[in-house]
Amino acid sequence: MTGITELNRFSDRQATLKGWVYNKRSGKAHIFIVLRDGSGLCQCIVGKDDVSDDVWLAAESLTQESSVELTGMVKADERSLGGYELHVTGIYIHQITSEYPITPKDHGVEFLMENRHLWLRSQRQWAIMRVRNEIIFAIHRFFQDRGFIQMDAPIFTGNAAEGTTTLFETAYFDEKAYLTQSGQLYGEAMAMAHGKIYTFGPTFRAEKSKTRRHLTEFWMIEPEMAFYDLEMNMNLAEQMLSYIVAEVLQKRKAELEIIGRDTTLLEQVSSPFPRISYTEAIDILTSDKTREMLEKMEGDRQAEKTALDEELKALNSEFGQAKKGRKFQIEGRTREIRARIEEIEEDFRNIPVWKKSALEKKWGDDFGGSDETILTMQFDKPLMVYGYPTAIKAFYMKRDPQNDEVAMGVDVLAPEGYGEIIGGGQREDNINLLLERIKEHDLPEEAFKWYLDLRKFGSVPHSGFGLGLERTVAWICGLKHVRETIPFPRMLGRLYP
RNA sequence: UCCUCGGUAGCUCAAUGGCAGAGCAUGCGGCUGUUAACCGCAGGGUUGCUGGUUCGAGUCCAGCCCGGGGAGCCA
Repeated sequence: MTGITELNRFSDRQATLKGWVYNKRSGKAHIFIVLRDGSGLCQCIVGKDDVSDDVWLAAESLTQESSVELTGMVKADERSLGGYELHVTGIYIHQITSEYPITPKDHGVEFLMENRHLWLRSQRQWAIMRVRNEIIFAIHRFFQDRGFIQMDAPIFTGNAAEGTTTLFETAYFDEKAYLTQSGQLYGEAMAMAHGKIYTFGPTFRAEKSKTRRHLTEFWMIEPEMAFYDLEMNMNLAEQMLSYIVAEVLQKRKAELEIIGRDTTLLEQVSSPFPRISYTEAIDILTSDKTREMLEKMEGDRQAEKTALDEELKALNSEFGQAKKGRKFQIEGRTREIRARIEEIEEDFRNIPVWKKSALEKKWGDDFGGSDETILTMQFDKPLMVYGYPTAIKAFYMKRDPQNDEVAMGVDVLAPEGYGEIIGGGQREDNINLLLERIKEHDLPEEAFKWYLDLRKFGSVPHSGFGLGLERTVAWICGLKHVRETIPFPRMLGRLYP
C-alpha cells in the first residue's frame, strides 16, 4: 500500500492506493477518478482500451465516497493535481456508496454541521485539521525545548472557583461537581513542583454565547512559571506565538493555500509585538483617530454596498441569456454578494454602537469584542494590552506595587478581528493579600485552602497565561468561525454529531 | 436573557396576495485527457408547526419550534 504523498518515489512503478472516491468524471474512452486516501488527493485514470471489461465496469460503477483499492502505474503528469497520476489496471471495491450527502457543490452551515462527521472528509476541513495538528505539535515542541513539563489539571472540580463564568454542573457520586473552566490554579501548584509546566486540555464554559468566537468546550494551553514576572511572561507569550506562526507557515503552506489564507500579515508576526497599557488602550479608543477610522469605515461600507448592488443588477440581467456554466458562476457570485451585503447591513447597525462603546470608554470599563477589534485594527501584529483595572480582573491577579488600582494582567489580541487569544498575568504571591481578595470576591476560603498553601510554603513570584487553541487556529487559518477549527464543535444548541 | 436576520425539492436558492420554479445532485442518453467537465431528457414538493385575515396565503397577522451572528461573558 502506497500513500498519495509518497507517489513521487513511485514514478513509473506499480502502486496500490487505498482510499475513497472524492470525485469522478466519466467519458467514452476514459474515466477519471479523484481518489482521497487521507494523506492527499490523486487523479486515477481508467482507459477503456487499457483494461479488461470487468475493470471498466467496476470503474463505471464507482460513486462519490465509495471505498476502493486502485492498482496501476504511477506516471508524472502536469495535467494532474499533485503532479502524479495513477494509470489504473486493477480495482478492488470495498463498498459502493450511494447518496453521499455532501456533494462537491455549495452547502449551508446548518446542513454541514448536521453532517460534521462526513464534512471532515472535505478538502478544506481536512486542511484545517492538519494546521490544527501542526499548531498543537508546535506548542509542545516550543515548551518541551525550553524545559517545560506538560502536566494535566483535573477536569472535575469541586467548586465554581472564579465565580464569574457559568459552569457545567455534574454529579460526582453524591457531591456536586463542575467541569473545569481553567487549569490555572492547579498549574500554579504544579509549577511550584517543577518550575515550568504547561497544561494542554479541554475546558468548559456554560455561557450562552452565540458568536463566531465561542465554543462551550474548547482546548486551552496554560503555561505556568515560577520566578517569572509580568515582563518575562509577556516575552514568553510573544515568542510562543511567533514560533507557532513560523512553524505553520513553513510546514503547512499547501494546507493554508487550500484554505485560501492570505499569509501576508502572518509573515509579519515576529517579535517584538506592540505592547500598550490598558490606560493607553483607553486613550486610543477615545481618540479622534478612532472616530475618524469608524466614520471612514461607514463610508467605505456604503461605497462597497453601492458597488455590490450594481454588480448584482448586472449579473441578474445577464443571467437570462447565459450558458449553463456561466449561470453557475453567476449564482455563486450572487450568493457571495448577498452574504457580504448582509454583513455590511449588520455593520451599519453595529458601527454606531461600536463608536459609542469606544468613544465613551472610561478608565475602569472592560473592553467588549468591538473595542478589541478597533484596537487591533490599528496594528498589524498581535497586540499586548497589560495593566487592567483590578475590579475587572480575577482575584488571583497580582496588583501593581506602584498603583493599587492596576492588576498585572495581560491579554494578547490577535490581528484581523480575531480577538483575545491569550489571557494571563502575574499571580498574587502574598498570602495575606490573597486572603483579602478571596474575602472581597466573596469566595469560599475553605475551597482555596490548598491554593493558599502555595503562598504558605515557599511562595515565589510566578506568572502564566492561557492560550485558546481554537481561536488561534481560526486566526492562523483565517476562518470566519471557530466551529471549523475543532473536529466536533460543542456550542449552544449543538451536541450532535 | 435581549436585539437582528432567516426556514420553499436531497443540496443551494428564486417566486407584486393570483398556475411553486431554476441550478446542482440522482436516473437515462450523448460527447470530451477530464479536472466544481460539458450537452439533452426524466423523476423529485404537507413552502418549519399551529391558528387567523382574505374569493384566494410561500407571501399579510399572532403564537410556537429550529437555525444564522451580535450584545452580555469570555479563550
